Amino acid sequence: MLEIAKLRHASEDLIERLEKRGIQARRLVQDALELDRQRRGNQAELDQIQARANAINKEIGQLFKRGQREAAEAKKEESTQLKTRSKELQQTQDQLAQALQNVLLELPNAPHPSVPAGHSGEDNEEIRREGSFPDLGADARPHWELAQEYQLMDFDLGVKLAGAGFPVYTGAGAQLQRALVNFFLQENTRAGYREYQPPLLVNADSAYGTGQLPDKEGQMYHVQQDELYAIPTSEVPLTNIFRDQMLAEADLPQRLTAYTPCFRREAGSYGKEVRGLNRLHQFDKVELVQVVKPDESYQVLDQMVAQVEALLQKLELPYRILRLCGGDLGFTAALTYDFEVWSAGQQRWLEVSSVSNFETFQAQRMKIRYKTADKQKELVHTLNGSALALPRIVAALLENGQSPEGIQLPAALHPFLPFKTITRS
RNA sequence: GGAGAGGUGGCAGAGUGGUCGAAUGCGCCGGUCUUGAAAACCGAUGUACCGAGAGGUACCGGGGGUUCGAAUCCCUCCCUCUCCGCCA
Repeated sequence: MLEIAKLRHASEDLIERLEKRGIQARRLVQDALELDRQRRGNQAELDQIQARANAINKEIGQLFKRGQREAAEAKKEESTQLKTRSKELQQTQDQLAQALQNVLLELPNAPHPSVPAGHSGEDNEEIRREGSFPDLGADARPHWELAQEYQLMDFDLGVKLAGAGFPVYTGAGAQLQRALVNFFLQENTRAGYREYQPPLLVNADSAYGTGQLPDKEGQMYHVQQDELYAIPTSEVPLTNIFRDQMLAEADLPQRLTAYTPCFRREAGSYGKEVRGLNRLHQFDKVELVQVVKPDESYQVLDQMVAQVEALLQKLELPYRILRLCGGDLGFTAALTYDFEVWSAGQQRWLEVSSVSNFETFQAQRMKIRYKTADKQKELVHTLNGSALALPRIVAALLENGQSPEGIQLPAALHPFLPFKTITRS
């Protein structure tokens, strides 16, 4: 959520940045400013009425104390009238505040100046591309065929137990998953991130805090009986750890990493795009979250990009980094880099990580602030990124590593596995 | 799931319906003293909004009610703790 105080001052600049998303930013911002103006006017009137009422009530109290009953009774009339008026004003105030809140909730984060304008993935800017495509010839196979041949996962069994999108990993497939989780966590903790194991179900406040609610309600599994939501990413519990907190400057930066399963309903998805591991209802992910001082956040974003990049290099996967255009940028992000790996069996790029700076957008919703050296209270900046999401990494490892002798795994994973190559048992 | 207790400022903990935004202690901040520190003493110290400022308003878990007036009385919801039951 953007701050109304910032809208008042820097509205032209903000409107320009917001328009990169292709939305009617000018109208929304003007609506917000108009509602804010009304709200403040109404508040001033309400405050005056209440000040008057408070004074009268105090007088009545004094009069009763001195035993001047009639004089006190006489004052009650005006107090009652003031109360009626203040109730009306209060109602108006609530309506105005709610209306303003609704407009503010509709406003996405203002894109960073470097974000290219654009409507779709076509307009994303490729920052760089590293690694070489494996030359597997025409008979390279997709991971779902390899998974079956090597008995690494069972999609039909998942359907039996839960439904489509809930694969069962078996044997070397399960071991590979566990190895990847350990590898990622080891790399991340070595880089200075503290490991967490957060709840996998969160309350509505947490879902609002990171922006899953109210607009993306349908994306989450909702346990209605207990009013809890299954996390779509550990970003939700990890960032909400700091909700309603006043941090000391010395507490920053906060660097967290966590492995969790992630749950997404993905309603309406179907077809080749979701074949195999490409899109699941439940998947594993290791996440990075940072809470930092505002003037450091873009430097930190670069560090996080470098961290994710290092993981992909150690896994020896060809990848590219994209800067998302305004149209592709998530609602809450100011700048996002997507990482995609080349999957040789499917001959396509697969998104495996998304690293974003949210600036104060989440902090404003969650009231995460810190005290500066000169004792000012400032909103922090929050960032997060996947490091990494497992399924598509597994897909790429299987497809790119396939050979007549089995599936060759990168050296970085060898310490975490009892084998270096996946073979037909 | 059953029974009970409780939610007040950074923490602990008072609070008779009016002078309570709230005692007291601790902590934090500033100062005196000291070579330095501790101790002691003095002073300041909640949050948000409006206002150029003086100042004003709201907030004692959330919501509603009674009253001229509610931290205090009533209703309701939420949460935490203790005991019992069940259980990895």
